Amino acid sequence: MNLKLLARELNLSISTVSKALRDSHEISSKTKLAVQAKAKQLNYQPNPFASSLRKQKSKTIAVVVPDVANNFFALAINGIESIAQEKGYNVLIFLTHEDPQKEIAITRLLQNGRVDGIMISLSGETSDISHLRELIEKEIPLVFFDRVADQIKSPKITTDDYNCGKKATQHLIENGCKKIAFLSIYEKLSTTNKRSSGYLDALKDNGIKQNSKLMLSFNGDEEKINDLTRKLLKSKNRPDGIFASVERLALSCYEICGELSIKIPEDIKIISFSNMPMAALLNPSLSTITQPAFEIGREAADILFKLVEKRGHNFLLEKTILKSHLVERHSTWGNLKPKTKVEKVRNS
Amino acid sequence: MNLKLLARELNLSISTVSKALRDSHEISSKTKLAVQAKAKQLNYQPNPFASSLRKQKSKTIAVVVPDVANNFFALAINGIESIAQEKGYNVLIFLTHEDPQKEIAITRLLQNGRVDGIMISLSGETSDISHLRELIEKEIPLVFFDRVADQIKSPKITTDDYNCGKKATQHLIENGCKKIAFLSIYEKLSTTNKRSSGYLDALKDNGIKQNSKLMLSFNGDEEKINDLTRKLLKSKNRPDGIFASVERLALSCYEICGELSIKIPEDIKIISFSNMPMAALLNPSLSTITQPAFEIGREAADILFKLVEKRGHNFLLEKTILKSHLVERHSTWGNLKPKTKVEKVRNS
DNA sequence: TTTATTCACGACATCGTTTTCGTAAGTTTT
DNA sequence: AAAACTTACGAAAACGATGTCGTGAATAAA
Repeated sequence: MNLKLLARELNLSISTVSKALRDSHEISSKTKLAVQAKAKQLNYQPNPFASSLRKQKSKTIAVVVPDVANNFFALAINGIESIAQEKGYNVLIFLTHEDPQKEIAITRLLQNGRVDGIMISLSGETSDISHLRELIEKEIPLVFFDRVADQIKSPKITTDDYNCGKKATQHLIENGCKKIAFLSIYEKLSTTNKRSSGYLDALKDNGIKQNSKLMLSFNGDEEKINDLTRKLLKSKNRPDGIFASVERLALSCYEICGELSIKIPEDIKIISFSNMPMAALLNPSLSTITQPAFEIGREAADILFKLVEKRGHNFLLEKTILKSHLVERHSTWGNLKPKTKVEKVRNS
Repeated sequence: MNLKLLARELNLSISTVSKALRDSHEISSKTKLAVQAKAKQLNYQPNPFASSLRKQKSKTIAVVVPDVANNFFALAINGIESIAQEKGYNVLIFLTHEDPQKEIAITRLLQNGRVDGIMISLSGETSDISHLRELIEKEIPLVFFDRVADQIKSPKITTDDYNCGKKATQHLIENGCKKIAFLSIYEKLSTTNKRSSGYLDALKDNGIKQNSKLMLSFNGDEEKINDLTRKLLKSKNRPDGIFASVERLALSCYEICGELSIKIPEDIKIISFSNMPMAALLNPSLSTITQPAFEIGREAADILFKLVEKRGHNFLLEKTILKSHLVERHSTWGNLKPKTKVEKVRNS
């Protein structure tokens, strides 16, 4: 009853007021000004539901991520939100907690038109993707970022995981590692696959034979991961280099190395994908591959809005690949190198 | 046109179908089953806007926070989302980026009924709070968490900042510190005030005179903060203990101490509020006061939903205070103590 | 059997906007 | 001055779901 009230107050019809507020050409500038002044005076706020219902647009997007207590996703959300705020869109957050069932429930729910578009980074356990197909069928704009489903035809924003996997492995090899373990959390993930491909190719390039016992996927809670890490680091066949696909695993290695008095980088070198700013302050500082998380979020949001606003349709289905960079720090220091140089950033 | 279609398909009226889906008592169980079956078959999803418009409820809450790339807020959001998901509510995220103007714009926007309730943690620079008063006047359920506005009558969920400030300071004193600096980012913040009160009272209790030169508020970007930290640590009057009100400042101290070859904890001891899991892995491991961020989020959400669902009104206006805990680690090791003991958790 | 009651359903107004379509004036064209 | 347009506004029909009434029929009470 708000436009109605405004209209009554102004002795105008509802439609006139509505048009005046939307700056329609069929309203004289006099009345426009009068209406807008009154609206401001009475602090009129259009009802978003009525508007959405009528226009079939929600001015809202959904962000579906596994977790928000994770620097990468947090930064990505920052990026997404910054674009959304510019465009006057709202952002709904949904967390899957790495659970495909929740992911399915969420995507089902989002078929009701509550949002104009969806940005998603898949849960670690998702393998069946029919729930995503449903979204495509319903023509709900969908953009993947980081953890994508290659089988689905939708824009995808990722980093150069393959290259980085290769570079990281190469980096370990150059610093003297012969037995390099690749640790991941979820094996099905697009990112894990690409990173491990890079890892394998780097090994091949250097004539190192791959050893399936060194490609490990650690599932479970912190305790479990620590146990598995402990097992690995206690084994006779202990690796001399570790390439962790996610930060959490690198931290576990640090912890267990401390526990077992294994020296980093002398006994074992560690490099990890990570977005935490304090990697440099760890003991020793951790070499990382750092993804441009904020930019990924911005880019993904940008493309989603183009889809939502229907500018072009097909040429947007491409993949966008942003570059991560490798930051060399002490955890991968070559045994023969001088210990003086500090941090070094290489674009991958 | 969806309920309409369903109704046509079933040869029933719209109202009957609507009631059947909502399990109304005035519909026979036969038709209820038929309707529900058909609805499932045709994958009927009620239009949330129509429903919200009619019922004047959005089934959505807003979370307004300064930042999401911050462990504390990220964990709190996790907590909030977990409750919201249980209750079938959606969560809209708004970031103020510590900017009061954005906070005002956001709260204005939220007066339009888009959400049923708001949870907010204030921006660091907010001092005028009339925008919050407006929300109260409009009777929009509002719950504060962590960074609260004491002048506003609304439920507030915080941690025991005063006690923790006292305990942290006491801890530094017990470990031999005589000149303790208190570092904060935003001086106006409720949390900063309470923590500094605790700090001051601990000094008084121990007969240490307060020195205004040791209570510093560092504003600005990373560079600026590092400069200010450098200035502090280079001064003749360098403190021998630092109590950082936020993690970022502790990290800056670590960095500058490394730069200036100041040894932690021998030359200077550091304790900080922090929620990062890797505080234990820093060099040296950082003593922290860790807030139960996830629980704060859950508790805040819980109270907000009680307000939204109008169970009680007044008895909910109380403050809820959750306990943080102090984790002693190497960065505050007393010079005389044996170096063997490991981590120790004290509930404050 | 008649009356009162419950049952199961449908018609319709409503939520607040948007938008199409009319339609009175006023304005320009011949 | 009649015809043809513009201008500036209003009436009304959506959008989709909810909920109040009203109403026939079936059942129960008299």
